[in-house]
Amino acid sequence: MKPKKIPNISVDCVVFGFDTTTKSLNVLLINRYLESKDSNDILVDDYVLTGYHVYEDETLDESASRVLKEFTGLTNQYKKQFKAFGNPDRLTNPKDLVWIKSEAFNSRTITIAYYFLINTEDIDLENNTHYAKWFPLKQLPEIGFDHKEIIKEAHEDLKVKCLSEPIVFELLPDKFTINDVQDLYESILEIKIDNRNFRRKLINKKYIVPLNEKQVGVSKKPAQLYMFSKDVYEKIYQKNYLISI
Amino acid sequence: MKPKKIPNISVDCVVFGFDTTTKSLNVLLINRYLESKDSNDILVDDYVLTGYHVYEDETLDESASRVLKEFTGLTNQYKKQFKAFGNPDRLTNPKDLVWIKSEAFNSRTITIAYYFLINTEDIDLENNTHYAKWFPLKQLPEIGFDHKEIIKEAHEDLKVKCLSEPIVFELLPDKFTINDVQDLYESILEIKIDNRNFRRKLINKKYIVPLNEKQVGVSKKPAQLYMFSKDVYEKIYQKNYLISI
DNA sequence: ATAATAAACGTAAATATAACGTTTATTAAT
DNA sequence: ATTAATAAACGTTATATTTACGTTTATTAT
Repeated sequence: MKPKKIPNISVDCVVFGFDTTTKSLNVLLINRYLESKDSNDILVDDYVLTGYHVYEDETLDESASRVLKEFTGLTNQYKKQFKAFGNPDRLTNPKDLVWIKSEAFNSRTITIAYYFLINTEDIDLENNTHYAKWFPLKQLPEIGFDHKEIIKEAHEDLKVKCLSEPIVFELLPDKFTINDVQDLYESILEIKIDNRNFRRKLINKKYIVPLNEKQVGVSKKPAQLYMFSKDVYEKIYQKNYLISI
Repeated sequence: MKPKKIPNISVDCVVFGFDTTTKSLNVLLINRYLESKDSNDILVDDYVLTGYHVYEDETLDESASRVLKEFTGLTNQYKKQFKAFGNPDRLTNPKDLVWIKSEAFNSRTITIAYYFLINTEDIDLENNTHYAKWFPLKQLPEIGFDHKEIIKEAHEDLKVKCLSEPIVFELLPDKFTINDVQDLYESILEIKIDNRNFRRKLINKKYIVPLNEKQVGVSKKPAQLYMFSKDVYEKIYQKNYLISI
């Protein structure tokens, strides 16, 4: 038996990924496409976040995880519920109304927005039935609903959050270079960081563990590879507030 | 005409106040009381957050502000939407079911939780029709629904937020002493702070403005009064991230 | 006057940050 | 083989911030 949807409550997922080659912070979006019945008109052709209705018998967190799994196949990824969006006018522009009519859902929908941090290497978008694609946060396509606003607020929350917890490593492969981490911080925070100071600061963290391995196949001096130790981090930071009033 | 409720969506407000005399961080709660029809049994007698259904034609923010006004008379207070709560089992304990039946609302309700920071002196609970009362966060009474969890998460969010923005002044009178601010930080963060270091740090902030006034009616050396200048703060901190990766 | 008390001021070491310069290991071109 | 180019990695110093304390001052109650 199919689970029953709550008609006016959904979750939307801002799935962040990082491309270490292009140094680009990306968002996973799906194509929203609708033709008129006679196929002469494209009524809607834009991109939206992954999302779906919440089912009667699942928690909001479960709902978000279900959506992520449906669109990427991934489970147990870092997720954060960051805001609920539910203004009366959030789905009332003409394209959205056409779409809503085609999908038969209530126009006053509250959506609980989550963001996920995933390692881009973990997913394969080639065999993807949802036309999901990565887009650089800096060059988004035309976005439907109020999802541009949702992406923006997810980004703002991530900016703050990544300064107080080492969550950036969720966006990197298991083995990474110091410069990968710097590139990632620069992409998220939209700032330039001094490489020499950043490097020293990061290497001094107990939870940044050097491996007996260097980059291979690069055409310059190969960089040292490191891993993030969640174990060490959690041992150090049990209930340790870092206060700077 | 009465506005129409969305049946399964509500807002709940964690209203924080600070008592400078007892140095206690307080939460505003209302009594939930229900007798059996023959009045021989008290079915429910506990405390819950201020909250209500969201109306069809208002934003979530407006809904929260409306609830605050209804219960306290206050408008334009600092508010933050911090989390949505909507587990399927959140309103399924016996007392909650009795209450829900009496109020005829859906048991699978999603609530968008806000917290408000208010200056306790601004409200008068004597002429209050809702039996609203202040309770120290450290000595809460029996709490209904899942509101204990909501209060706990509001407090956690406040702990983090008050370290990055000068929101504590929303909880204080316009004129306050340095020690008031310290007491407040200590209450929120549940830590002890060195008075000499705290004092110097705070006084050095440009937005902490000394007044030509001292405490009156105290039985010790009267303390210097200060005010918080939002103007000065905003001029200094336009888009200035304080980065500490 | 004096004791008691909270407010207010002071100092010095340790740590962290910011702003730079220099050396090293590698590949690609000569 | 030598050399140029390049990114990785290491180093130095001045300044600012944090931490951990000790001391003085203004007031009220006795």
